[in-house]
Amino acid sequence: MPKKAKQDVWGALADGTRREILLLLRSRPHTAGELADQFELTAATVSHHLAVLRECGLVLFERRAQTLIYSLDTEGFEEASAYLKLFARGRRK
Amino acid sequence: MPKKAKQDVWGALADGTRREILLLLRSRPHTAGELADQFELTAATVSHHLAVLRECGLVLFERRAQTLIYSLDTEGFEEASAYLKLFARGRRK
DNA sequence: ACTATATTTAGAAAAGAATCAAAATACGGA
DNA sequence: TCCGTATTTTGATTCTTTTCTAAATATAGT
Repeated sequence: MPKKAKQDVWGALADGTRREILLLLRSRPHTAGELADQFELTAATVSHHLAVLRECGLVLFERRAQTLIYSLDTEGFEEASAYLKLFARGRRK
Repeated sequence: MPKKAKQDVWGALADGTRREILLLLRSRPHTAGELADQFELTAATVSHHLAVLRECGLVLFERRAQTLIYSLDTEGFEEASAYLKLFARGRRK
């Protein structure tokens, strides 16, 4: 099995819940449970969103005992940022 | 009917064909037909993509005889740009 | 009015994504 | 090893998006 590619960065950013998760991670890392608590969604659903964010390099995670700690992976944003810069008014370079 | 809002800027940018259309428009305005010719899609499908881009303020259009001329509307990019800037490394402001 | 060209709209099929409940996995502690 | 907590995976359901063909609209020229 060639490993399903599925959603890219743009697909990941297309969902509002995922964009909110990223905003939350901007202040500090959060556990999966903390993130799930912020939304009116099941933990399973939030976990799915986190998987999408992981797969396209927008978040990193690390296990600490039973909990998984998620944090931003700023590299993943590069592609989208570079694209949008092409359309910025008064852009330099 | 309250007028279907449907796709927002993020949803619009999630599609690769639409992102390519925007890149094409960056060099100069194009007619719908010119744009359709650049893809292996029917004119109807490209027209639909253009409608999505219009609805969220990413492109403008103007009629010239039988043809519709599409061009970039840079304002529509602001929301997405502002969001992504929050995650830029070494961001200023 | 009729025809040709350019484009959009409508309707439907197919693929993709979001969500949930339930089952499965991972870890640490008694 | 068995239990409890944290989280993910699986499978099903539903909603949304992409795409097509066919029909409709707009415009200009004859």
